[in-house]
Amino acid sequence: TEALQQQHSGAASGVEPTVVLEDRDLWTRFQVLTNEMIVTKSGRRMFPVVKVSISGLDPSAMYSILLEFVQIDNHRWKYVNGEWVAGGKPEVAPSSAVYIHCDSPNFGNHWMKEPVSFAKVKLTNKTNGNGQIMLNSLHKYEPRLHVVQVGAEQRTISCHAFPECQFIAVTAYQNEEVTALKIKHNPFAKAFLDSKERPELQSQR
Amino acid sequence: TEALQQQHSGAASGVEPTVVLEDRDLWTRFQVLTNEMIVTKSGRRMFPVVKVSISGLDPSAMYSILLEFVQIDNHRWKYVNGEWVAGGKPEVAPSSAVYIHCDSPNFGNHWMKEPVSFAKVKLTNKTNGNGQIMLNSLHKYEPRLHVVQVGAEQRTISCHAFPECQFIAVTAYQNEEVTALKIKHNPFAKAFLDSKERPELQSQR
DNA sequence: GACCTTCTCACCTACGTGTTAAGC
DNA sequence: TCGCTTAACACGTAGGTGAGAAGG
Repeated sequence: TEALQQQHSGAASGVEPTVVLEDRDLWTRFQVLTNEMIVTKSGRRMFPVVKVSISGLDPSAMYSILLEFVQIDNHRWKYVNGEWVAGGKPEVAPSSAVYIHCDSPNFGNHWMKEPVSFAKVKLTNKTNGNGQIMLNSLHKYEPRLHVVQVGAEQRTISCHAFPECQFIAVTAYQNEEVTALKIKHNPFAKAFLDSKERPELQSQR
Repeated sequence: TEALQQQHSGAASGVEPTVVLEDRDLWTRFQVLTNEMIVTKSGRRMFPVVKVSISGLDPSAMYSILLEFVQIDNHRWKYVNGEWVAGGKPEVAPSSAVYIHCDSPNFGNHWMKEPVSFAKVKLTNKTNGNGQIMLNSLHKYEPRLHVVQVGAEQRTISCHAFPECQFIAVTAYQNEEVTALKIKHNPFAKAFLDSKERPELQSQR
């Protein structure tokens, strides 16, 4: 983590690539509620998914794309009376919370031709060391994207933070508004959408 | 196709990587029956899957791995009286029948650390231009693996043919022994295994 | 007791099979 | 008619959801 930052600040030449977050409206709707992401032993996907369109790379140069989860705020968080409040001392951040996109390494051309999706990232609270990202439950995180040029002797790095994508890691949802918004938009949760939205089922209760 | 061969014969230096086919016994059982592979408009996976373990690469050099489908035998084939017989003139082979493994490009280290599977190759008889391999139905094919070094200025290529994996492309299975062997070993066809193997269901007919 | 975590579950999405009947 | 292709189908694999009960 620190090494990434140092290399970034030390990068001398080259134009920074442009990174644009997809589904920004949806992310913002979660952000205003204070977003939560489930962590499980076996790993849980994120919803929404971090997805970015990238431009400004050298089409024929080789890059790897990384997604880092930075533990921000020096607090442990607590959900009391419908609000998230900062608690006591934070737990120490796991050494590495960096996901390497499975298309890495690849040509700039590949990364730019269509948006890069991090749908397969899995968040966990246990060390199962299998490409999964270990986070501390009840701590707040911010995803950051790193573009690393590889192959050539020089490694230029660019970094892009997504404050809209901040979230608190949880083992169970706390804010039911967050749960409802997840159910509404995540196709894999459609089972719960049906029973809550169909009028004929509503009236039977 | 021709370019690949010419570059191969023109390669001057470097040790050839070692390529070993996995599940060779299973492939051979299909080969003795004359193997068939379904082609569909939307693309059909192969079964068995071409899967190879590779060694002898430079761990830090960058390679792409390609699977080519070469139309062999200058015939159109026909299944009559339980036998495949060579027919008349073949149709012209589609220009390119080369599948680039989705992990490409990657380091020699990556390709060697575990067997490389081509489970996601899809065979089709229509041009839908989406990474799918277009083949002529009722023609015979042989898969060939190409290892291409990229990044460096020189591109060394090695080629490895798999005669055990030869097959005839079909739109529907002709030899019912081939069908039975596919059902027996492909987990996705388990629905048909059940009804044919359970004795209590057999006796009811 | 209050808080947090873990596990099992029903219910989805997504898609890979050969079968079968219809089409050409 | 015959040979080959197509599309709909039932039935699997594989795995992503939050709910809810149980555990610590």
